[in-house]
Amino acid sequence: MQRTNFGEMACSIARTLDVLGEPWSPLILRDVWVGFNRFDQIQSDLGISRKVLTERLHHLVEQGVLERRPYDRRPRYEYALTEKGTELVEMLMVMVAWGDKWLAGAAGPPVLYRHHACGEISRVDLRCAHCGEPMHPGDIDLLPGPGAAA
Amino acid sequence: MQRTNFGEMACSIARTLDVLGEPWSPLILRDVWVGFNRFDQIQSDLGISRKVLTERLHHLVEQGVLERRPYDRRPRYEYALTEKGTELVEMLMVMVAWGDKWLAGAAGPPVLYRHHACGEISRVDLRCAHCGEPMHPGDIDLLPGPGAAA
DNA sequence: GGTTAGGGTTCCTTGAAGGAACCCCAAACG
DNA sequence: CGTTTGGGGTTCCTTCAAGGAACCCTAACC
Repeated sequence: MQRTNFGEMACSIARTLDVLGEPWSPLILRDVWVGFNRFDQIQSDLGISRKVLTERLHHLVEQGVLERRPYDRRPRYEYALTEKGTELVEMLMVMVAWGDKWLAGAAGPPVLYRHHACGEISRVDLRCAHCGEPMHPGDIDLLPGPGAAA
Repeated sequence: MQRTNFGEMACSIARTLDVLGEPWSPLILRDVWVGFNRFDQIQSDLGISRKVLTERLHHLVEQGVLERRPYDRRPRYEYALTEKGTELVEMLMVMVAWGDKWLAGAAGPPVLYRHHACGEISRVDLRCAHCGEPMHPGDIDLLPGPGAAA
């Protein structure tokens, strides 16, 4: 879709969108995360066109987010999250928290998260990796970093 | 772009993507967040086509993520984040953390976050909203919620 | 040796993205 | 008082990706 080259921008958001910048890719990632690893499973779960699914999977594999591996001596393949992909799932967890709050409506959230550590139904919250205190959009200053635009 | 109706899926990721499901919307959100509030500022900062920017802004306003308000007696308008939009910025902060780690390369991150509470350069980390312990993709079980598919 | 199933390709149509040009309105200028 | 300027868009055209249906290939299995 995008002819604009997001990956070249000096912006980690834009670069991430170059990996994952249309609606299907995050949903594919979610499917693989929850255990839909095979082409036909993902295709029928999402209702995505086979052509577009092929393209997206190739792209995600090229980007190192997914790994394609055989699971049979027949030519059968399944997709799995790499470490890079697994960490990207954190973004999905935040999307879920936001969607649950603002878009789920009266029906309530479609999926619940039970946290292993405490056993409770919960959701993610953003904290500072350094001091552990809450870290939300109003709690920070932005400074130019070493990779800022020339 | 998408003719598929993501907003109708019983999935908070898909619903969020219906609000924000192409590469420009998150970048527009970022621009407004960092203080580019006017049409021409955003357009020249991002290099987005004026037509597409108009469409995206309308959509984000309709979805309640941005607010359009006059700032002059002349017909001049600026865009601001609503509360709904500000909370969506949390997703961008997680995207930045991931992009900084996996895509910034040798040049380093383009932007740094200084946390008000501790004064340190830092990044977001995901914690359980209930118990405060780390909450990453492997730390949870998924259960069907009240809004699960019929 | 026909069938089945996974994992794709091919082809066509529709519709969004990109880009350039144009437009409208209200001050401010001379 | 006619003209310029600048913000905030629209219009039109071209190109390219998404959606969808049909088809293909390979390796078991019966």
